[in-house]
Amino acid sequence: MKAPKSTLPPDFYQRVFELVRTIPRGRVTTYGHIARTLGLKSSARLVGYALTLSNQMGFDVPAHRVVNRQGLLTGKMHFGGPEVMADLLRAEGIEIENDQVQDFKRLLWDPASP
DNA sequence: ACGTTGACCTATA
DNA sequence: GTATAGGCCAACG
Repeated sequence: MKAPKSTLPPDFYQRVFELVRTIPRGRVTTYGHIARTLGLKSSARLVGYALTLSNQMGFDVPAHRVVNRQGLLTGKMHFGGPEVMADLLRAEGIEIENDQVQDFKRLLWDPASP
């Protein structure tokens, strides 16, 4: 059977964009969940890198809805401003305190479990 | 070509 | 519950 376990699919970036776009407004998810959904159980860093490219390229991807496992806005510095990410999340009704999502576990949204 | 960096995660103590 | 260490893979210098 086929199982050429490619380390990284060529459509990996596009895959991440599509999945992030499915995140509902007012909800957040983590890099690990996205990586697992795409099959990259270990390589959540690649997910972050993909989102970085999306921001640099100006893709319409709500990357501000993606945070790390702790619910911390680790990539706030890549949004062109340290307060941009927090402001975007606040605009969606999410409370941010010290670059950290409040009620993170409650707002957490699983891409494979809507 | 080699070494380092990076929007991370899981496991162990 | 927190703290530390290791792994993971791709892109950049």
